Amino acid sequence: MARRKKYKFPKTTIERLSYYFRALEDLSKRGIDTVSSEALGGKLNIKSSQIRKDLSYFGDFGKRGMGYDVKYLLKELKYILGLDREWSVVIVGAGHIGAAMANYDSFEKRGFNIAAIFDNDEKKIGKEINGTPILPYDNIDDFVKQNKIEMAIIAVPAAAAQAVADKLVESGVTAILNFAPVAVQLDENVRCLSVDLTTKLEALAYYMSYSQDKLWKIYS
Amino acid sequence: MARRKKYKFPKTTIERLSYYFRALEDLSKRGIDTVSSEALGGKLNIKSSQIRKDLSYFGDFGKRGMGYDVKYLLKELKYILGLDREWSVVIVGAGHIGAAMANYDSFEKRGFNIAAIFDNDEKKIGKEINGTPILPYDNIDDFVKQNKIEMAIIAVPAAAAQAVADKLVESGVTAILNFAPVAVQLDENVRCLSVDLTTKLEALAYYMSYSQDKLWKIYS
DNA sequence: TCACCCATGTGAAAATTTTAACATACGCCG
DNA sequence: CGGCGTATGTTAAAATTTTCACATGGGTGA
Repeated sequence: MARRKKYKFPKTTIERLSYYFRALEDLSKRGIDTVSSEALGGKLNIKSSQIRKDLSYFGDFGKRGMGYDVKYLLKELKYILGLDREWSVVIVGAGHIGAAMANYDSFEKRGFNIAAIFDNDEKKIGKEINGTPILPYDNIDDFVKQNKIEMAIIAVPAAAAQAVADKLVESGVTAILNFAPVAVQLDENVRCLSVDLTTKLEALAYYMSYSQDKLWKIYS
Repeated sequence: MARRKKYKFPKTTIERLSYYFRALEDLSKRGIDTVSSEALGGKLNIKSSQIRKDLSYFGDFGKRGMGYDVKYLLKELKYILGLDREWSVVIVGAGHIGAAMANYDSFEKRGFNIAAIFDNDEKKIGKEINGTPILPYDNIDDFVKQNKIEMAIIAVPAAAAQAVADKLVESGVTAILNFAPVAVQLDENVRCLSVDLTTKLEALAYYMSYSQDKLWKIYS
């Protein structure tokens, strides 16, 4: 019953599913068995109708009059999001961001296994971060192939990002999380999402200066 | 002439303005004086019509038949985004992410001044990261008030994030960049953007497992 | 000066996404 | 066992955002 549904839905839904998942984990941890879309929405600042709609794209997971069974919905979301398996990931770039990612424990908890970190700094190669070895950048191709790595995190300077991405894709990686502040051009069967740190701060700067003296606010 | 326009525009426009800004900086650095929406779009994987529309919300910046003057558009975008001034920022949490942010040089380059880092770990207090001192968390209120800090970066565990946010807002901070994997509830005159690291990886996991055996893909 | 080329700015259409509203179904209680 | 309260799943409307198509105007060269 549960699953099987229309398969066209907003891109933003995926992101929200991830939020739901996390909130449900929290509820589960606190021993809460059942939650309504209203309650979940309150926790996440998301309208209850939005939650119901998002879930409805994938199946009927709730019970009318009752709400959603937390554990059951968790299980379903885990499957939907593809978190019911382990993913092998490499990090390219052992700088501050790469190191932070290697130390980010939530990744392991979710099944994202950081297999290795690559860098071309002689001083870093051979060391490890949070138990993960730093290997020479030149070995990346072999390593990715041998270990069937599918996902990669790019944490190198903007100027190097495109070359790194190309190399990764050539080696077989099909999903990339990019921290370099540049738009990487890739084949369309490779998934790439970017985390843009300055952009977010700049958006905040916009919002903060917005209410003050911007002309286009005045002349509508 | 340039500025003064309708003031309602998509939220996503702000983010793109930020991308335009960065791409233009790059062009400028390479000595390119003029760029068309078509060329800029090619660099960023954004449709030219989208770029023209985005810019048109704020003014007429281009010359028909010619394109946009890179330096001029940079200057205008700088103003629009609120980057024509310095912003004082504090970081809360001197863990790996907080440290990475303190070391992220692009912030300074854009006028985001990291004034201090706060933590309650005795072993970290008194040290500094990338020249920025780590101060006791308890001093945060005074510091924010005395230094008229407006922006903050939260890089603490999820469980602590809400309390930290409340304290920051109480002290006078009105914009927050949140790295904690939790939805922070705030007064609506405080701007808060979240950078969600696991969510992005999870979205990738979804896309990767998507093409395989998901039921709702089959039964449309 | 005029004709032609080119790329902007824009108004209208299309596509996407969110919100609202409600009929439907579940469980409980009497 | 039937009525009632409740929260889902869904349909339709509203809102937002993107894309298209083209008239408009600046520059160049003859």
